[in-house]
Amino acid sequence: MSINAPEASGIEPIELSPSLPLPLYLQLAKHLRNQITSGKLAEYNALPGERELAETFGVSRVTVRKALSSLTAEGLLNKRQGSGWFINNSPHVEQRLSALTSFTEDMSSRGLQSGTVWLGRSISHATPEEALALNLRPREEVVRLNRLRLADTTPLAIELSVVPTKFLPDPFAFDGSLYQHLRNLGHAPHRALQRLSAVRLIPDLARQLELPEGAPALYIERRTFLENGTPLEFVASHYRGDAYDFVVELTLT
Amino acid sequence: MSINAPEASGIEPIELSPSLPLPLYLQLAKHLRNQITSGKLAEYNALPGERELAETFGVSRVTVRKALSSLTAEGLLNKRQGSGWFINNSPHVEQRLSALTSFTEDMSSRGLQSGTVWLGRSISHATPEEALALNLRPREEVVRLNRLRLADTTPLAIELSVVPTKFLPDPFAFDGSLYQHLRNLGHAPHRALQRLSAVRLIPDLARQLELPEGAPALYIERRTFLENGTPLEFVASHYRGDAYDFVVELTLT
DNA sequence: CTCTCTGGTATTAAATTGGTATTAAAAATT
DNA sequence: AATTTTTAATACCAATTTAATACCAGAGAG
Repeated sequence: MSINAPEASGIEPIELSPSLPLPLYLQLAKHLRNQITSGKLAEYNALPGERELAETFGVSRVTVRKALSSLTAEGLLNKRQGSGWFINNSPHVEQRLSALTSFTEDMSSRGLQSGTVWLGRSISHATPEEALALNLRPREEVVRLNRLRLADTTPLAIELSVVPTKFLPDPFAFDGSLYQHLRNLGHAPHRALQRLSAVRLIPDLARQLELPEGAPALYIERRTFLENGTPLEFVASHYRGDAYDFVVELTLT
Repeated sequence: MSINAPEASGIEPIELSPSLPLPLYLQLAKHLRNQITSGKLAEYNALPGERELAETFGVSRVTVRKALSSLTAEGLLNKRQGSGWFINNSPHVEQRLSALTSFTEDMSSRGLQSGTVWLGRSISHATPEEALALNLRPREEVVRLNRLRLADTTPLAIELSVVPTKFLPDPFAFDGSLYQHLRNLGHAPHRALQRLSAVRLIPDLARQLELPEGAPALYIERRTFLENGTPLEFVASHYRGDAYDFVVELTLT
């Protein structure tokens, strides 16, 4: 099931004149080339149908096809029978979001030695909150992974990952990167929504992070999804306040 | 209350027209996308069943499924057989990520009244730190804008923006959105790099935010750039930790 | 277990898409 | 002037998309 968009034209009509020295199909090709390369049609990357184009420009379908064919030869367009004409080289700026990386991958990219101390790994039933976040049936089984994260030797974060057992059957079956392990099992993380806020550390966590009670911390909740949109992992992390996170934002052009 | 109980619809019905150039399932997808991203259908909630949706919009179930499938591909929804369709995204995801928005624009898109209390606007020489962040010559002139940000009537953040006078000659020449004003002057912000961390509020800021001393806050440093990469603005903000969630979307490349 | 919710899928018909053959008028070539 | 090529129209063919109906399968309540 493909999604193409026979969107409401968006093509600017002009008057083509048969009396000009330039043949109609070339006049039309020129006009369409302008519209395409100027990016006015970039929104919908599909063109209106040949019949509709013929109508709006007051020429026959063959003329339209000839114009479109010459643009195809230039590499601007491609077509599919039964489907339509599509713009090839949309100068469409790819919207780059932050990359989804695991802690392990993240630290090594910053040249830090990542250390992990296991605080617990177990299988149990999902709490109502987890079931909601992971879209599970009530009391469905999940793996809980509780880890203390180190940068070199400094405690950096406490992380509690929750993954349904249907994606991660055995919490002891891996030792390094959770994401790498999930990828190996055919459940590659594809996208995540992350929510950050600032909190005061409760005594228990403060002790584990070797910080004074009530110290500020970055609280990060993350839901990770498979490519088909199914929730794969729910993570709640407390980072020490002087750790930081980068975010890039871009405007659309 | 069962987690899977479909919420009392809450879907606003519209009339879908087969005569429009856009196929029915895309018309429906568009409408549902609006409802979700505008926050009228909140994160974690279930959608009405496919049959019910088909009924309310007067189309077949297959059409509904096609619309829902395309939204799933966008990452907005996920489903579970025998259970239903669930909403992944929180409403402001779209705002925060795909667009570089100012506080003013951000708040109004969420239906909140954004208030601003001016704490100071002045022209002075850049500090060494600012000169570094903005890539200025030492002692080049900058505008300093210090604002208290309100959501409705609650203090939400303290913001200190620094902009070189070559981009913003007069700190008093605008009153609403700084970004809108800069765009009008031909200096459209195009990209931003943010750094977030958690801090304890110093007494001065705590008082202004009407919070107890030492309360946790999100400290956000932002550098905004023009399209050609020139630094345009440096902002240091303190958001109250209990009132503001930052949402970030991450994807694999 | 059964009954009734939920989503999943196969089959079908109609509409829409591009593809092609035929034809004729106009323009360029000989 | 005769011939060929280019241009442009009409009519019909084939692939695809759209959207409906009918039936299958998992989940949950009793």
